[in-house]
Amino acid sequence: MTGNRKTASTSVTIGDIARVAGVSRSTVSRAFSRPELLNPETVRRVKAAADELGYVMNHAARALSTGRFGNVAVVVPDIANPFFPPLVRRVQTLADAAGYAVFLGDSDEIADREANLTSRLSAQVEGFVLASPRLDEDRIRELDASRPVVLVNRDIEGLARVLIDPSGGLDEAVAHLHRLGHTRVVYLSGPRESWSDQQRRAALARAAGRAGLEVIVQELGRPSSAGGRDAVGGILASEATAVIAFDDVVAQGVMAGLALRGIDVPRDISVIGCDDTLASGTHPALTTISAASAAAGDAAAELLLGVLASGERSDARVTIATHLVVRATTEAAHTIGG
Amino acid sequence: MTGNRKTASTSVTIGDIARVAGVSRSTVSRAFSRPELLNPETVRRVKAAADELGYVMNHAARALSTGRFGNVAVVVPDIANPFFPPLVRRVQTLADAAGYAVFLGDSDEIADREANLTSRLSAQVEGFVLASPRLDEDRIRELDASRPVVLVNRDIEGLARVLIDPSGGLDEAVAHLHRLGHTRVVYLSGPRESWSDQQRRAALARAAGRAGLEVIVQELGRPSSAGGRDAVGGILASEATAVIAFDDVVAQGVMAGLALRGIDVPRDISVIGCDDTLASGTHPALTTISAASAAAGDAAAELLLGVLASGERSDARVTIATHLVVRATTEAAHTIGG
DNA sequence: TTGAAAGCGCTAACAT
DNA sequence: ATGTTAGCGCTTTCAA
Repeated sequence: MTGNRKTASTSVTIGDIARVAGVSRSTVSRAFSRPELLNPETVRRVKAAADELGYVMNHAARALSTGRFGNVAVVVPDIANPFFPPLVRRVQTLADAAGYAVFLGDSDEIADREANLTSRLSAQVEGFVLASPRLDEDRIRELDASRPVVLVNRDIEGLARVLIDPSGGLDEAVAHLHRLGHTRVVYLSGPRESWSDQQRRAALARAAGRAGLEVIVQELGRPSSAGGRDAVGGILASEATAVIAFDDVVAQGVMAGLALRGIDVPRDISVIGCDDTLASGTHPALTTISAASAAAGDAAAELLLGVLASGERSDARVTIATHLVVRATTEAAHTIGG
Repeated sequence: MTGNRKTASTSVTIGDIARVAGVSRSTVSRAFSRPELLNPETVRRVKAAADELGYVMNHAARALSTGRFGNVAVVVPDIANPFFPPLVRRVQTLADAAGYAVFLGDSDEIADREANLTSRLSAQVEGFVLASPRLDEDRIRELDASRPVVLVNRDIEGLARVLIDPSGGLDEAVAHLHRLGHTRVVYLSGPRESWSDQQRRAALARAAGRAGLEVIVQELGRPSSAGGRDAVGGILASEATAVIAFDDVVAQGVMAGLALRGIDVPRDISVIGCDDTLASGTHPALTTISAASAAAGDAAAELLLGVLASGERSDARVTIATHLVVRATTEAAHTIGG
């Protein structure tokens, strides 16, 4: 025999419906995809036959024929990082409403895994949302050449992207620390490849420069609570009185590490996080920089769905502002010698 | 013209490779799917040509021909609920390693959305992981009849499922509270449709009965921090001295609400969460019942991939034990009249 | 070990 | 408004 002998056990095809409804297969096809071209009565008869037989579309066949899949993919470096779930959720919700199913890819922060995922997925999706991609620019452009991609927190000229701009929040954070009397702050960086980290680092340097605050950058690599905890030694050694962490998870780790050594926050040291993912659930409640990952998800989904609906590529650059959310971890005043 | 005029701009097909490698299309196909049938040298030449051209498989075409898609789906009630990301992550990782891409569905806790997702997805996946499904048993069985389903935290006879058994942790929690002198505890329930909630409720009732502890159940609906916060009034009215929350998120909300009213945890009241998703990042560090959602993800993925690999359905019932993780929120002793 | 040919279920140009 | 026909990219029998 040839081809596929036994697909899903007893799958009902367009041909079966055609037979039952007494029309051609094209007519059945049209009854589903372009019913306005058909006699309403014919459509009715076809749909009735379909229901009776329990017909379900074979998407693979349709995709093969049209080149369209009705799927999009969202890939993230780490779905367990609390920044991403709200984003993924909005993308999934909006995509679903527009009739798309969504693939999830988790690159585990590694660029090559991301490359594998995207190339594997590109064969069955209409487009991509790449959140904080670790891929190099060339590979991203290459991908975008075959399928529209929308970037989140990565700024590549000519591609659609939604960017969370940390400068607003960081300006406020620096002003806040300055007002409190701090003169030296350590920044616990995120992954080198992370656009977000580069932005935060640069924005912090600018703001600190203006305010006359000294910034010591401490490299951390993959952001994690454990990483934050282990960074405490270095922080203490620097004699800084405040720390700004790459994200809330790291900040939480720092606070845990500080607590382990009996160091009080905010009396002895101030801590500021980023992303506002841990809300007020830390001890003490964490001062942080908002990030609105859900808003980023909305924007990304709208961008992608817009491109898919219109067929026209976009190089929109939507930016999302941030601000400082002051909570308990920066309460105490640090006056010089205080 | 007929059929598809312009698929992905310049997609490389088997035919292109065949031309370059100077073999037939069947040979190219075999080089990928059954290389052991071919002369190793031929395989090498074909793969070289494929690499050179930048070939990527058209999964839709393969699926159409074989009836297999190479995709699985994981559907959750709320990806933003911290219980699920670690689970999803493990499923994604193991599925990827086995050559499957994964669809993510988020039902937003509503059964009909879940039904839509699963039926939409069943046309392009090999199988499902349904985490804490809100669907009724009939619809789940129906789905399982067409594609293998692995359930997480839902116990349906005859289906493959992985269950987190709360009784170990709850027994310990009750013993712990009893030892501390508590006599009345409120349980803040989760969604009614939730198997986990039913289990927790029942296990708690059993344990409390044995220990002579009074349990007051307070309905909460969708678990959220805000819900926990708003439940504080009722908790206080009940005059209970301890609360066990459906999950850590709710527990965190309770603590926030308590703090707002100036009520000290654990001096005035003890709080215990479930799932250990917030680690020690709360204030004070939350006593909780472990849940190991990552382990559940591993088990679910292994079950599903096993079924897909062997072609044999499974009705395995894997259970994951829990235990109490004591932290600061239950430190103080409540002796009668104390 | 390899090639030829048919067909998976669907869509779309073309004809009517 | 509907039927005819070819073909999307792949796998698989069958023949060599």
